[in-house]
Amino acid sequence: MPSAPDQHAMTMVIRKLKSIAPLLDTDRRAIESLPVRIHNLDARQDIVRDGDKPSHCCLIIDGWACRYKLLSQGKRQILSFHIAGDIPDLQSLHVPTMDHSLGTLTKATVAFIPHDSLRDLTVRHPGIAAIFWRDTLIDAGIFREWLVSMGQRSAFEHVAHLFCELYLKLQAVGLAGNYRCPLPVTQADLADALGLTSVHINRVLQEMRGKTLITLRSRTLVIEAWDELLRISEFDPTYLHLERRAAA
Amino acid sequence: MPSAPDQHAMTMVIRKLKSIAPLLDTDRRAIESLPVRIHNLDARQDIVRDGDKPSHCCLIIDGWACRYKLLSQGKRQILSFHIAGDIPDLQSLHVPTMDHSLGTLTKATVAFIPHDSLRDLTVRHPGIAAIFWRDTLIDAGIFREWLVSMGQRSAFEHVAHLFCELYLKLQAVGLAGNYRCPLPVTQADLADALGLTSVHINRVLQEMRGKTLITLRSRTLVIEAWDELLRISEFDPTYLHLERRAAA
DNA sequence: CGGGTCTTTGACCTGCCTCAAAGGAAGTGG
DNA sequence: CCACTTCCTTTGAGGCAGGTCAAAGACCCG
Repeated sequence: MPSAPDQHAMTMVIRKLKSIAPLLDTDRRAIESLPVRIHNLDARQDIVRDGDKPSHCCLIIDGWACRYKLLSQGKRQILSFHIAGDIPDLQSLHVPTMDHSLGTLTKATVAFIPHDSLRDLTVRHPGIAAIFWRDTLIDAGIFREWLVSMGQRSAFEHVAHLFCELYLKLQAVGLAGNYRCPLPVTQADLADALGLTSVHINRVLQEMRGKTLITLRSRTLVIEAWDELLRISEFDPTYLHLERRAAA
Repeated sequence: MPSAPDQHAMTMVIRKLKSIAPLLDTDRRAIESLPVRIHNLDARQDIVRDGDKPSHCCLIIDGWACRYKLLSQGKRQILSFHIAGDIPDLQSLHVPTMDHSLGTLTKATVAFIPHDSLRDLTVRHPGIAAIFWRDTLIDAGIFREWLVSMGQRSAFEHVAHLFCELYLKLQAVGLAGNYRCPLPVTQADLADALGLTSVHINRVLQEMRGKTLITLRSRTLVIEAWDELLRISEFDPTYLHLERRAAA
């Protein structure tokens, strides 16, 4: 097992964990020495499926993934977006049966880490267990905020809110800055995440461009008016529980 | 501090925990000997508010509570319903700042447990830590399912889905059975939970009564056609991750 | 340069919302 | 135990945000 990619693999997860809580050096080293199996995946491939009982967790090293759930008649709800450093199926450690699927949105590099190693890690390093727990709790906080958006915000506000969230999450791990971030997902993906149709997403995006709030071209989002975007969507970053470092 | 009410207080949380995972006797006893401060609250009272940094967790002993978030113009999104045995702000152990509020829906009895005692408990009893973690993960699973309902289900299906969920959760702790359960919330509360208006909730309920699916009178829900309700809402109980015991 | 995917546009439709008011139920004080 | 009050449910009429269906561009990658 080569060590160069592993090193990079672990760089991102360390950054991610540091973005949500202080991390001891001993804990960092323990994480870096986890055994991982690295895979390269195409876009739109499943990683774990609804109903599976996985024996590994999946760490995203590069590319984007999402959790989603399928209903009859081809309806799909995207539940969360995931980027480098995320472990989207960490919950499978304590809830063995998947109640949703996890798949890539873009080409992606992922690392599989055996449950056994992770369990061992959390037993030996209670601090890591606490950070992992905290991560899943923040995850839940993001679901709650998505519920608020779904239930109470207009399509326009909802899109604006999502863009603020994604920008801050990417910024927190060094993947965004200067009001510019990657957004390598289709309008249909956005629609499935927001509970709208791609037609309507398209019209909302045009309206946002018309108001010089954002531009979205070649898989890159540029936020032209951050404060305005915050105001419109009543965005309050508290729920992301990021370590302070980044401006909001 | 009287021990009779404490006993009852702990009965429900033990039942709740047993409904989601096996519980060791030593762990049960450790939980039963937690120090608690018991309060009686009126309906529609806040327990913890958005932005607070609580030093206690709140265990519901009797009555109903909900998590919610307020937006400008009086909009309210209810994020979850909570019943006896639940500890809705368990996450405050690892995420100190509340990113939502917690309040009663009915008159309620609650027990406050100091964070210190709970942290001590989880350190001494890793099994309890694991169950607590699992509980918060199941919570997140419920948020995900609510997202699916919000994004993809019609108002009718959404209401049906919620009723299935509430019935099973109540049944799991012995508060429901025979397709009959308490539902002491107003139509306005339901509306705020489902992202609809109370007017529309009212019309959906009438339609459900018309189809002899349910009756809802004097704060009691009777499910007249369970299988039909499951089918309509594409309800799959997996996401509740209940210990098998109850029929579905 | 060719084929598939993604975005954009138009016309029409509908599920749910808004506003407003009346009817019922349930708790409270006398 | 009644009368009052307050909250909750129900009903009606009209409106709009976002959906549906279908087709035409634009882009991207091999």
